[in-house]
Amino acid sequence: MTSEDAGNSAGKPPPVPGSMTSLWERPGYLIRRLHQIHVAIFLEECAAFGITPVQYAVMTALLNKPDADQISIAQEAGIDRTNVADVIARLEQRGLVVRRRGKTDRRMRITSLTAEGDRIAREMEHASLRAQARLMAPLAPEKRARMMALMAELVEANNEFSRAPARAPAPETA
Amino acid sequence: MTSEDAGNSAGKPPPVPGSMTSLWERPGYLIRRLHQIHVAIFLEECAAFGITPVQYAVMTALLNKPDADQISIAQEAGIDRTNVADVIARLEQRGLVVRRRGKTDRRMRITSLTAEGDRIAREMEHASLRAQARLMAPLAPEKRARMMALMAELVEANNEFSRAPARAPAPETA
DNA sequence: GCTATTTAGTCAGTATACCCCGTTTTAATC
DNA sequence: GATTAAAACGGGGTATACTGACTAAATAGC
Repeated sequence: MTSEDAGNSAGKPPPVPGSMTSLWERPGYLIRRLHQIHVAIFLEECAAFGITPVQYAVMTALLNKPDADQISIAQEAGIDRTNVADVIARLEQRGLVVRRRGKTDRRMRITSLTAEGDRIAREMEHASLRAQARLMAPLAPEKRARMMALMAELVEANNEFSRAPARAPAPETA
Repeated sequence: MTSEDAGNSAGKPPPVPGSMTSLWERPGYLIRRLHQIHVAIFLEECAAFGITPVQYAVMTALLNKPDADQISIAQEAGIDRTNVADVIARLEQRGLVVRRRGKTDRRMRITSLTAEGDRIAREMEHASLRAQARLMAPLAPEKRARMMALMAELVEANNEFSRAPARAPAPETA
């Protein structure tokens, strides 16, 4: 790194006095990084299946609620409506789900897992749990619990923002 | 929702016994949702500027470290090196940054904010802070602090995963 | 000085994630 | 029953994020 390249350009004032110039003090930055890290770990643990986190979320949603339309899947998995169509199209291309028109409501595209998709969704559970465990491993157990509680609280409170308002986590009876 | 459309398909076994079928118990899911929510809030608060969170991260990095090459920016902002090139190209197209070849190392693309980019980066600080505040508002102050600490700990510990290992948060001397 | 490796950057390709706008179909209203 | 509103979906467009393969320039080893 030479001085000419690293030199300050055109005498601009120094950064910004005492403000939040460090990205590490911004929650949004930390969340973005956590997301990157989680995706990387998940893809590594689930490399054998070639399934992404979002694809897995959709498949899990279909395990819980078979024969769902795309809007229901979007709500169940917390995914944007347009995005879910893309994800399902890719899953369909791989033969993991099938789509058909709703019989009574022909606007709907009813989606269900194929036998292969069902098998893979169930087999992936261990890998998924490993990924989650690796992600949280650096935290001591009670910190892990606090982190989960804080994230859930924040997601629930801000649920209506973002286009994928994921149905509320079921009235605490589960 | 008629019974024929919502019926279980081909007598598959029920969901999965007692396992982690609820997405709300998966850290990865909560992180993904938090990320969606943060982006939505940020874009709303900063709509007047038409700048995305990542673009703002790059501009902030350039405020802190003018005339940086793309790899340095990527590390500073925690962004992938291929992605940073795209982001900078878009910023350049809007006249907010300029790129030139490094004089001593002609592989480098030295980037710096234009006067306009510098102005916008500084003006956006308030909007950025509002976005961060809104995101964390649902949490009581001490919970907010705990959340930040936990996220920072997790990001730092898992830093080497993901392709954007963001330089360590500076040895606590700042 | 010359090869071997490393480094900075690019390009093509894939996958999320979202927007706006239009089409088809259903439901509501008069 | 015809018009209108609403719902489910599709297409086009943009932005992030990453993989893998590649070029070009700089450095290390000999």
